Amino acid sequence: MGNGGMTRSGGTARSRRPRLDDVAARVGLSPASVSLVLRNAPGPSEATRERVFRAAAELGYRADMTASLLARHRTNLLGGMLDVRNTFHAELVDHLHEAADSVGYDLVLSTVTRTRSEDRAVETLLDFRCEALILLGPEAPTARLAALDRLQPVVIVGRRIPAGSMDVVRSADQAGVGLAVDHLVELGHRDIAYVDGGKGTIAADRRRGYRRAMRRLGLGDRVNVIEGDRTEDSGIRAGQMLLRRRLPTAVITFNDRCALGLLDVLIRSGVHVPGELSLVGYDDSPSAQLAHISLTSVGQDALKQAQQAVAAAVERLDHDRRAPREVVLPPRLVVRSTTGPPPDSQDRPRQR
Amino acid sequence: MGNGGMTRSGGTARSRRPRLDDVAARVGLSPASVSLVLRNAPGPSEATRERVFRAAAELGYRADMTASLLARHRTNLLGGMLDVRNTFHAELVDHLHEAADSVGYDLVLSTVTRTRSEDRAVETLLDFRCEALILLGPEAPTARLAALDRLQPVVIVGRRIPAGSMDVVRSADQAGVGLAVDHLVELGHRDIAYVDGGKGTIAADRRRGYRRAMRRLGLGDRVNVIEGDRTEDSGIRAGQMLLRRRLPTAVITFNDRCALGLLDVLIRSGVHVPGELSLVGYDDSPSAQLAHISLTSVGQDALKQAQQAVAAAVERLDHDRRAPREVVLPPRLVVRSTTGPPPDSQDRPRQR
DNA sequence: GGGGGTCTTTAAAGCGCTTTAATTTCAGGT
DNA sequence: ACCTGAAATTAAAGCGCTTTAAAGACCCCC
Repeated sequence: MGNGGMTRSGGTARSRRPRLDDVAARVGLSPASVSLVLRNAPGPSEATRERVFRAAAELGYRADMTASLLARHRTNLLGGMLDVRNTFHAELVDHLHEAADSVGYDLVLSTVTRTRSEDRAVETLLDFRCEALILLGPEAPTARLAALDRLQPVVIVGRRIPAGSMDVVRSADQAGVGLAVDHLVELGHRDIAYVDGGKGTIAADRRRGYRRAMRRLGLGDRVNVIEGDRTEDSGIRAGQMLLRRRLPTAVITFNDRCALGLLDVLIRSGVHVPGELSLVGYDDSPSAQLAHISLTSVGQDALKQAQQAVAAAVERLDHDRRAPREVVLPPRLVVRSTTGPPPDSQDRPRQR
Repeated sequence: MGNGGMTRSGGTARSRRPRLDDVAARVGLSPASVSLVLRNAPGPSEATRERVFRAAAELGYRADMTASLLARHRTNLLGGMLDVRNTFHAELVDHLHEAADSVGYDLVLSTVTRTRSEDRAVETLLDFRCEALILLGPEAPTARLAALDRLQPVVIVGRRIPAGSMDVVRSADQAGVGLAVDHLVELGHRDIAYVDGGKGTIAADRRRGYRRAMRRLGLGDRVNVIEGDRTEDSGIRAGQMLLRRRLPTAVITFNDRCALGLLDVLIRSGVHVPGELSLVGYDDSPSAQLAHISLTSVGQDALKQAQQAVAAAVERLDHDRRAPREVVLPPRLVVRSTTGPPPDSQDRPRQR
């Protein structure tokens, strides 16, 4: 403890980081051998391995990654672009790390923020010589993404991309909203509104899912899309609007955040959920799962998405797959306490 | 567009990444000159600069960061450790990027997750040869952090660290809760409970802030600390508990998440806020700011914390500062709609 | 027309590691 | 003893960039 002795001018004396040579010198071997041992490459004898590992541990040696990366042809690095404020991305990242780990890749992260564009985030990843990029919900135009894919493998997560131009992993959003509609109709609802998620591919998909499902179930004339975006505020606005006019018996929202905003308005106005109105969110986010909120929601399987994304990248890198592939995962409806039969009214289920 | 011509066995032909030499060859200069130009180093003439920049742009050249980092002594890289699921960290990261940018540093991120320990996250950062580490809310024991600091400058953000062992940027949590208590007492409350945040330095600070403020205001005998943690669930549990027993006139919670859980329980139980009970959160998170929630909360200035953290790192790296420094930022109380005078009762303010 | 200066440009030596071909070592067979 | 081949080790050539000392170009002036 403490830094005994003299310190050089400026800055506390920090011990020079040990290098490969230092380890080699300590065990009396060549740097080459040490390198082989530390990377578990075949060659060195068991006895040698032992000695090297001990010496490395004693010195606290860690390979200088920049040097390794430079010397190695491969970097074994995957680059992940995300929005650090998106909770679903957070979940994905968690699983991405695991998935990458398990196939011997490292994952380096780069986030989009208010002031940091997707381009900038991607540049950073390229700078680190990532071998493949996993982009979570990118908003760049397809052409731009395609151009990037020409440089190196790109996996798009969570967003639909026009047919076969690159690897995509996403959940079937359209079908997901369909599940929600089905569920509500089964409960007897007919007057089902949808709070929209604004522009964007994902929002478009979910909106279409709602419209199609309604039509499929013969409720085409009841379609009711309420303007909104991806925030709680839009749920709040939608709620206030609905209260001013006339409540439907059920509402599906673009995502959980929106649903939570809406739910808040309803509860404060004394509307009983699900007694007077049923509500379905989308994302099955942690807040939806809270015991007291217990929001019925459509869940995307973050774990599987992450695994598939990493698998896609690895296939391109290590298994010569060339044809782009789209993985569409089935969403699942998680029924909790915000959905139930509609209140008695002319909207009760018709006897068939 | 499209990849005309033959492709090599396995994998679409991707053009080799251009190197410094390629740019040099194109302009008929030495790699050395090109390097100087691209880094805005003094030397090359204006005419040369122009030519080099054009050539580089035409080739789409980007320096290979691993090679640069290796060759350069400095990396100009700051490492940031965060928890990608923490929304406050997200905010900080946003500002950290900006702050780092403005002083010519890059920021590389490494996150803690369920399965990825702090140690692992830090290792990644060290691997990239970050010159200084900015750790957001680390939970490692002080000794470990100190050991790390001996290797290279470490800035701790948001957590108190025993006197003068390394750089710390945090907000005055104790004072922050004090502000909340003051505010409530000024409104006339005397029966003020506090929902705790569990173990951890931050939680301890806030708890102590509550206790001290209560004592300072002569309310030592009213101190009421309710067990809890940092989640919405703990707020929910606290709420249910309070409802079963007896409501205080005001509650302060460890953080906004906890407050939100509590608020939800109250509203559902028909308790009017702030009519029957005032509520103060901590963090001034985006959800607290939602129009409809409008939670009174104690805010930490993410921007300033980020700026100070980067400044601290840069001072150590570039300005030879050696003495560790603690920056304690004053929190501010943001009064919104969840606080008001207490309901009429024996708890109304005493006339002094 | 040669001596000094100022600008520009470049050769060459790394940065710390990986990798491959070549060398050394050693056991076993004759 | 000598040869052979397998196993273990190492020398040396990079990876793509930075950096510094030294060379080259150029101008001005006596």
